Amino acid sequence: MKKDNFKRIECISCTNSLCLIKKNFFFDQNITLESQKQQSIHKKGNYVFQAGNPIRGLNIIQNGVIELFYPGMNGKMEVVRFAGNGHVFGHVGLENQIYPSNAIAKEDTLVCFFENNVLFEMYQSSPQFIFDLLSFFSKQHNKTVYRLIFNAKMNLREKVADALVYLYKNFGLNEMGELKECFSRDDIASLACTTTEQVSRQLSDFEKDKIIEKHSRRISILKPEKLKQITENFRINAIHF
Amino acid sequence: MKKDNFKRIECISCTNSLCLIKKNFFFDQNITLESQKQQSIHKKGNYVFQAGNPIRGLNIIQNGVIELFYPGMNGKMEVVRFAGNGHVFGHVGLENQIYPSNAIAKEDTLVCFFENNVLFEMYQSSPQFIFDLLSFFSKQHNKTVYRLIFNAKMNLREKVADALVYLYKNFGLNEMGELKECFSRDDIASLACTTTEQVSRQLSDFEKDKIIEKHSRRISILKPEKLKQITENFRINAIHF
DNA sequence: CGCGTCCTTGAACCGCGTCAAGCCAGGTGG
DNA sequence: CCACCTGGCTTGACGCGGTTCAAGGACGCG
Repeated sequence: MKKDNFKRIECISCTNSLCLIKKNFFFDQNITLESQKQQSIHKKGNYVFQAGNPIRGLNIIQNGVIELFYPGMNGKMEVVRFAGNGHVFGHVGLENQIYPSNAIAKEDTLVCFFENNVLFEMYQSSPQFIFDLLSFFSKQHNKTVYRLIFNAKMNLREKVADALVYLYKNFGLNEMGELKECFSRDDIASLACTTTEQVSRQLSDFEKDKIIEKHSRRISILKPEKLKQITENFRINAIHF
Repeated sequence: MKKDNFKRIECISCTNSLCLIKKNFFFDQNITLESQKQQSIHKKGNYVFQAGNPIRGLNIIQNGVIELFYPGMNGKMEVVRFAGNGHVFGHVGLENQIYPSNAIAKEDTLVCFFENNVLFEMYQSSPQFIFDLLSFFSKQHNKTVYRLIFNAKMNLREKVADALVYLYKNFGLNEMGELKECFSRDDIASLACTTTEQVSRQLSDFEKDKIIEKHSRRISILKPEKLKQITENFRINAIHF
């Protein structure tokens, strides 16, 4: 929960295209709302919130990566999803509910936050905003369901390919054509519902097939279309993802 | 899509406690809304809608069981969930979207239906209604995620036990202490992400352990607490379900 | 340079999916 | 009323894929 000094980013000058707040509220006319927005840096490895605590409000990622995972048994983590720029997280309803998952920063992440009482006013003033939230969560739902259902039916090669496509599609590549370095083999294993060892093996296979290249822990995606092709059977009827 | 003759049930005389419509709208003052409600019987085995078609509106089950499943490859069905009395289904957002899943009646089922344009008016007149929808879908989301994540980590015994608990909790037992007959071994297999054969084997095991009893295709749950105990490790941190 | 963390590779075991065959119950028709 | 038939359920045997265990390697950091 450590917070750092940082330069506050006002919504009006934020370039985040996915943000539902930015989309629904005009901040040049809305100084009050800006003043009610909380913003903080969550350092890599720190919790933003933990499962079981009451929901305080709505988080939006200004910049960074948040891992959402369900507390499993024997200390093992179960990644539900990774959230990137503009993504909403940590808000699942309006009753007095508690967080179903943990949220942890995978890298230093700037998070905007609105408390429940502020949110309530926002709902009143913009029904479209609620619609968008509803829509966001239902899409998220479908994505998660697809991922997990497919995982249950895919073999190792397909699962790992799928996890790589997920990371590549949602978080892109850096200027070297590599996945974000914050994703470890363990993260991929968790996404693919398998073990670190298998991921490691499969990545070596993919490297032999010239589909990817490994530079220590970083992974270059050489042929993204090949990866997609591997999981193609599972996408024929898949509408989302 | 066959429809039968049946006795229409007005909301005002409906005893369905879970229904979000009933909860948010007072039908004694709202004859218009009642007249805009469509109602139809969907015979066992018929589709209510199919994945890929545009979403026409919101369905609510008055009485019966609907299976929601995602179209998998090679004709295999992947059950997402079963929906029972008062449950909402078939509405995932407000943009022009298409159904992500198929919906099929597991038994003769009475379904209420509101078209999109009617819904829009309902949203306007009752923000609480949207809140409830949002809340419903986010709970559904959490349930599904838990089920699928746990499935990925559970062994056969645990998975089948979990599926039985799911059916028992959501649809109860008849006067003989049996699960609803409309659920086949295949359904259980699908819920548990395994095969019919394995389900069959495991049910025999449970019968040896006096946890259940099989009467041809019907299943008596003798010791529900034992079933829960089997999956206990996975519930320690599980908030929902 | 040494330590810790993450990654890699190999080998052995075993749980589960698959295939094949038989069973049982309910429905149909002679 | 019995014989047959069909679809769902059951059981056994087998083999593969993936998890697990163990050991060694690479990289980064103090």
